[in-house]
Amino acid sequence: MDSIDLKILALLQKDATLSIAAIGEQVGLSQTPCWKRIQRLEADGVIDRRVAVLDPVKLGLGLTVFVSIETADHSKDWLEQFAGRISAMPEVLEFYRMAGDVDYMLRVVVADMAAYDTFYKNLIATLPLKNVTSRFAMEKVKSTTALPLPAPPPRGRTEPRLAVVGE
Amino acid sequence: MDSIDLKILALLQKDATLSIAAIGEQVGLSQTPCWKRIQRLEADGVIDRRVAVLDPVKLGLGLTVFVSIETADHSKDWLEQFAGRISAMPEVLEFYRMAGDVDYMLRVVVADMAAYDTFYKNLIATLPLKNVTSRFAMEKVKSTTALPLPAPPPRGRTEPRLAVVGE
DNA sequence: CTTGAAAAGAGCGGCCA
DNA sequence: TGGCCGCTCTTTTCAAG
Repeated sequence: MDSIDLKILALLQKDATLSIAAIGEQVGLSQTPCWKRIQRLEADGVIDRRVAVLDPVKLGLGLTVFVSIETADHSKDWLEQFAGRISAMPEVLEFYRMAGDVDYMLRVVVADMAAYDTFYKNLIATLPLKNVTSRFAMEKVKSTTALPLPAPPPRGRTEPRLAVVGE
Repeated sequence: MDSIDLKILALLQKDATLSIAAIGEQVGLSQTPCWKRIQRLEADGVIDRRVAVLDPVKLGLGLTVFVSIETADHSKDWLEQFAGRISAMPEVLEFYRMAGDVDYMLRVVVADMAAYDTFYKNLIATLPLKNVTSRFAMEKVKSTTALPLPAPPPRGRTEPRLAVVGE
């Protein structure tokens, strides 16, 4: 996992339609080694998958809601039930177990308030919850899938770089 | 935007490496019309882009933080400044203006607590903020980019379907 | 890692129904 | 619209330096 791999990843997480030739050119490699690196990154699971990102508004999914949940029961069984059922809901795009006062945090995408109401009723009917707080997004300012990869050195004297993973 | 388009979108938002032939087969179309539909969906911006989704943990980015912000100043100028500077931070993957008590909500991805501390200091140094609350994720239960598209009718008598966008 | 090249496959476009 | 049939480009693999 050197700086060339990071460059490749930075390119692919912005635009996965780039041809191997185009990527190779930008990272200073010919097709063959560039292709081998990408294969390795996929095999290692660093590249998890390639997806099409759709426009929610154009699909009538204009409402994003952040939901904070406090659970009543904290037994292992209960939590597994909970995790399974919430994960199964397609409106839930992200679902994290949290530290601190909030136990779980969801990011939910639905068409409108009416659809959220349906979702919400479904949510609280699934299992008893101590507290559920919904926060509604008015405007999406930024939304990206691109992770903050260490920037390539700004082309100058080679400075010592931080290790990235387990290199 | 009919149910075939929705099927195509459902497939592509799960796996953008599918060949047109494979997609066509699954939606019951041959390559050409299938390809034309995809072209139209891209031209219309329904398909926004295709990206590689990377594994944050494998890249040493193991900490996700939800940040709630209350702003002090609410003038238009100030908010534009704010939006611009926050958006520019690569650690900020999502950034929404909210309704209610919280003004803004961020989802931030960093390597660890030390990196978050650096980010946080940077955040509060950027502009004066009334209140900033950080909530730390302990476990990622679910994370997807796939939007909840209306499911295709479960193969039976053709029932009346709801309109999706402006069809 | 590079060049070169060839086979397989996918994207793309024309033309017909 | 959708379907058939090519043309072109990319991906993928291989050999040799």
